[in-house]
Amino acid sequence: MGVGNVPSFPSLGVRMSSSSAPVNTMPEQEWFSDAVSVVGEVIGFWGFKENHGRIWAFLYLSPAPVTTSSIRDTLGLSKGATSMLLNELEDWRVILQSSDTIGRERAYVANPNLIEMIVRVMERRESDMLDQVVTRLGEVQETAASSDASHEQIAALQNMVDLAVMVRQIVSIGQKLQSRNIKKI
Amino acid sequence: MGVGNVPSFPSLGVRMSSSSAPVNTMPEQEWFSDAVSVVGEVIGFWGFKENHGRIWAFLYLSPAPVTTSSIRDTLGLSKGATSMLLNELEDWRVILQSSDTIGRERAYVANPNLIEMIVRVMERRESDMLDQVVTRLGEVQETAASSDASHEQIAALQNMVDLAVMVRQIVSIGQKLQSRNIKKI
DNA sequence: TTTAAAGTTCAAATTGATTTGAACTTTGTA
DNA sequence: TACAAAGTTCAAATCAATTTGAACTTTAAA
Repeated sequence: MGVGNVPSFPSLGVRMSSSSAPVNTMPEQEWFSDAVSVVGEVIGFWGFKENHGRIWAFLYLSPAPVTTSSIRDTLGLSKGATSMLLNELEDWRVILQSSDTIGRERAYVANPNLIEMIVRVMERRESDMLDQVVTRLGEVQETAASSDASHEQIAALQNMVDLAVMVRQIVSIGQKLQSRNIKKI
Repeated sequence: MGVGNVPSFPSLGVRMSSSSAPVNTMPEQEWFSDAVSVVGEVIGFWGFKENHGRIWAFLYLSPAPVTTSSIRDTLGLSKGATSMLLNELEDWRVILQSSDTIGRERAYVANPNLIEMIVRVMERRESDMLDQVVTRLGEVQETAASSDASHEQIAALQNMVDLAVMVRQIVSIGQKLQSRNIKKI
């Protein structure tokens, strides 16, 4: 555990209240805890898990790679949750494994390229779903055409399909812009 | 209830399985039920309630205004849920009250302008949240600056703020495009 | 190899979001 | 006004998403 070459931060497992904390013991760094919370909330709002956001923020604000156990302890997560959350984030390339693992324990860093990261995650998250919608609504439209559906209803179905196609295109425009190299925010 | 001047569809309260339904009683119209399900799923995926999507799809595919009780019966919702869901949708202007209410019962239609609708909902849903993020992370950054935070950490916080600002701008570009008049899909 | 710490898995528990329904308020008609 | 049907509210119930933790597998150092 305390192999100690990795920075250690106060535990954020229990969200600090803004109320009277002991003035001098483990003071400051509340900014850190706050940043982690804020990012967690936004990310949660955006349809990911709050803990995805908390882990990413923790890593993004950390000056050096952070070990799995440090993440677990700092954010107050269980072994199982930590394992799953880290794998998901890595799979999306939102975080990366650092080459300097200690012993057999892994260490992670945040993907520093925010935009690339967001574009890729969007692309992956939405594309499958939108493809599915297009396919399924297409099928529905066919059935409707050979049923008692009115002209207007067929057209309404077509509009839905068009909309899904359009949204998918918008998402993949992000993808294309990314693949050339629009730099930095 | 059955004031009957409003179209009636088979109940979608229980999702039809694709299995052997009686071949001739209340056949067809499965396309209708399917479309409602598909839209419900996407909308749910996008952070709204599945029933928001189901109601919208039902209205969008209906040839005439639909009464509250018809929505309730067709989609198998309770009185309370129907009231809340309809108010939310109307508040977002995703659906509109039809002028031809029957007695004191309301009737609704789907907002036919899909793009305008989506842009506005996005704008409303994201803007408050992004403003909040910008404000709160801004405060965090100040605290951090007067604490032991490193140069890099302050910069990382700045990047997060910049990102939120950028996303907000993207959302409001949609808004601006909308306010001129880009037509139809 | 062995071994022990790290990582994974998944059924059960927890936590969070949505829906229900009964009691309430509002509204249009008589 | 009085009434009845429509609409609202919200605590409790239900349903869904997430997390836990114990049993398991993998891994690398000895």
